[in-house]
Amino acid sequence: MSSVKPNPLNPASTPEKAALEGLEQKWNDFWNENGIYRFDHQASREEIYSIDTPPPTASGSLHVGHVFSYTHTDIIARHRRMMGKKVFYPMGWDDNGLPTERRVQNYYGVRCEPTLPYENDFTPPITGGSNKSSKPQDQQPISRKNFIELCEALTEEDEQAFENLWRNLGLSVDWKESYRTISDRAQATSQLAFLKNLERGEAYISMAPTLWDVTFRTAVAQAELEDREQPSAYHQLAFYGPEGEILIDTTRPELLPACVALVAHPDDERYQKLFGQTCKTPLFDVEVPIVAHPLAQPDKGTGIAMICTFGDVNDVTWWRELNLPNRAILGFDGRVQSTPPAGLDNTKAKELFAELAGKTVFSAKQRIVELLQESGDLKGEIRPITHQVKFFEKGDKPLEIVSTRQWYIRNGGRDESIKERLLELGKQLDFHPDFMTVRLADWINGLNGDWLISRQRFFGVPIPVWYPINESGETDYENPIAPDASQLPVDPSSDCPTGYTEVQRGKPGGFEGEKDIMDTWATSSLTPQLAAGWLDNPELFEKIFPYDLRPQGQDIIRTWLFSTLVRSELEHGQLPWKNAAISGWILDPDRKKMSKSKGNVVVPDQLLKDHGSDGVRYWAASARLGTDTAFDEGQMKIGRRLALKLLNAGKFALGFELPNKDASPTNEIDKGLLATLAEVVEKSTEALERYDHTRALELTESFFWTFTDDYLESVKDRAYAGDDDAKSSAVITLRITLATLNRLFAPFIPFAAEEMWSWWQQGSVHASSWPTVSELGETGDSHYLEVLSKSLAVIRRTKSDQKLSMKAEISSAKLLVPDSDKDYAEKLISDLKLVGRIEELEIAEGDYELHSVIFS
RNA sequence: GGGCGAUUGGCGCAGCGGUAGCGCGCUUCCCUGACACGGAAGAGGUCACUGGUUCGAACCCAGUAUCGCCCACCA
Repeated sequence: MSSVKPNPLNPASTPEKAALEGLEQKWNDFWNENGIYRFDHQASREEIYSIDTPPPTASGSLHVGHVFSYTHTDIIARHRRMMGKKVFYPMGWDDNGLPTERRVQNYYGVRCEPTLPYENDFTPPITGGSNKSSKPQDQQPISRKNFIELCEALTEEDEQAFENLWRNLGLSVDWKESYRTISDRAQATSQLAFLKNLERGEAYISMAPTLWDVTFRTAVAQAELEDREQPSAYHQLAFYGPEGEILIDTTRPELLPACVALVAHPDDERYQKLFGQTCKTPLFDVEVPIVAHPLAQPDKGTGIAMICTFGDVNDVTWWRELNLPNRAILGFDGRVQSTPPAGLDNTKAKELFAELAGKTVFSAKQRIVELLQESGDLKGEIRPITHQVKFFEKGDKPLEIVSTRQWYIRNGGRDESIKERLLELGKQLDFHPDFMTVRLADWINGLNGDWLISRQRFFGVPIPVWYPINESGETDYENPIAPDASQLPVDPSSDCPTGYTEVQRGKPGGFEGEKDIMDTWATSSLTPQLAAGWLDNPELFEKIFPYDLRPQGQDIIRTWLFSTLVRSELEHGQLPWKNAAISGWILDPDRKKMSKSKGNVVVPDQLLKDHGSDGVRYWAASARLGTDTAFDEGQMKIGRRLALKLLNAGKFALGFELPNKDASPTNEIDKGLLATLAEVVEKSTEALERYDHTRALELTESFFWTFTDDYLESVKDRAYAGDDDAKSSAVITLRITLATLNRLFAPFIPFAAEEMWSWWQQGSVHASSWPTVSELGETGDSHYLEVLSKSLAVIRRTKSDQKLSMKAEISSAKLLVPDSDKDYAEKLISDLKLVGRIEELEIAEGDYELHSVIFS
């Protein structure tokens, strides 16, 4: 549909009664049937405005926060479209990864057991299980393939529900441009990007201590961590050095067998003599060095700490920088391993270790405390404390650190030149609001390692490599076998590398398939590439990329925004977008952030029903980008009222016949109104262009209320009873104003706007052109409107004070106005008399007041 | 410990150097020919605090407090 300008001369057909009910369904159908939001693939690069829409996690339900932020984006999309841009506004679904797995486990009462064979026609034990975590023992183990099939089925169902909600909200998304992060195409895209990283040396495999979630049994990345307050306790242990006991405080006595050294600050006078010496650990009698490192804090505990492999990230740093041995004791299940690590050589140590083997961290701690008490090496009382402990954001047990082989992508965490480049790109990106830019810079500056992308999970994009196995049966992880791009997507656990046959899997001289999948961010960091066809539509990609806009939440700057930036820089050497619009939080009425974990989430379907989509959109639209906003149904009611008021004002304004077809605004008030409107058009256009949608709405709205309260009232009598010239000027002005307001409101309340448009215009308001100052024609002096408003206010106050109806007749009165407004008032006198129902009106100088009033 | 943001009438917010604004709520009035899911009028604020800059500060600067978020620390 081409862009059309409204014609104020069109005949209007207004309904008996304006109503908001049913508009969502009616206009959604219309938009859908007429492809109003279809992206024009013939568009040239210059014409396109492109949006890298956030793909919602398709597991569970959308909440009001989604409605909030997606509305902000939609307002911009609608405005740009009306500005004549061909808007590329896709929708994606992030449906791979842990949230989906967990939802499937609970929903169907199953869990993935990769060793099991595939079952045809599998029926899950339950359907529609609760969202509360079910226990593993209540879950039926099923094959990986069956599990993935359930993941796919459920996400498809969820996505349909989401799409319905989005349509209902009035998002002007082109649904033909949607993508799923688990689709074959997305997998192939993700794998290709990975292989290119691998080729260029940006992806690498490495054996290293890794933060590990024992529940999910997977490694997790720095970006997925969060701190939680946990109860813990200091235990004071005695080590035995050359000059007697050395006391250390630890919260993790169970890691004593993993102790590899004691450490103190190099400047700490208390321990100077000990540096370079050794001491023996309690119970296990293992000899460990006493070393110095600046990371040790003299004021923590006794100032000297035990280094274990690995109790926390400091241990990892010490272990790496001081070249200490690895004496790791925890397995992937978070339990103490069955065999003691190298270094626990003496018989006593081995016996003790055997007692701990197989225990969880919790019970190992209990046992070792008992043993320490018995031996007298536990000094003083155990002192309970609470402290912050690192958790996987989706996990519920503290993270452990275990040594594993993982895949990484370089992200500047260990590479200054990449870091500098990313910081530079971050500066070039226009953030809205701009202070958000520091969050990205802080995150980049705080990186302490590369991006760990491998996950030991099931529902996700497989890492597309195999490893050769040599003749003696050893796997060569350093020289992975990559598939050809044409083979993608591949699943190395079932597909076979070129040049090998399936029987060679796991055999000497054969190959082994990588079992890990990629982190969900490794795929969603490619949304610009996914949506615009980097893989299979280079012509389109060339036109879309880099995008105009990335809208997103502030909480995922460190993940989604950053990782997209990394992939774009590595692959294309440039920013993936020009602008980033960052939405704030929704706070509940107690000013707490709304989130699923807090259980204070409001489900949007009911809100849309109660307040109408326009009402809910209005609430969202009145919040600025980047600002936390209280959840406020009152605002939604106001939005609904505004939408209805617009319809009624339209119905009224369109109800007047236009006497002369070639009429133009001649009356001073009419021309003054258009002058004010011109200012509104100019300022709100400018506001929308700099992503300040609240300002645009505010300007339009306040003009609209003046328009209805003062202008419409004043014009009534002229339009009803005036002569043809007066009437023509009034009616044509009404129509010009209405056509402009109709479009100014369209991005905010698209349903009411479309409804009103349909009464007198062709096509869709959302495909019409954004109003301009020039189309308003000759305008006058806006001050007339101000004088009119002020004069009406004092006339109304006089009647209100007398507790009279506004219809009350006044036989004579004197209107006092300041000298500067006197000439204006003189010219408005006949209108003031009509609206105020005043027979004799005299203008005199003074502060605004109605004087010498004689009621009829 | 570092950083970012917020602090304006009962509530939600705007204003960011020149006489305190909007909406909700509240009070009073009006069933006026678009709208009673309406309209009119009114009451209500020493703009968190303390200094400073300026002829002049809600607005600029410095500091303090409270709240929120991010990061660091987690022996």
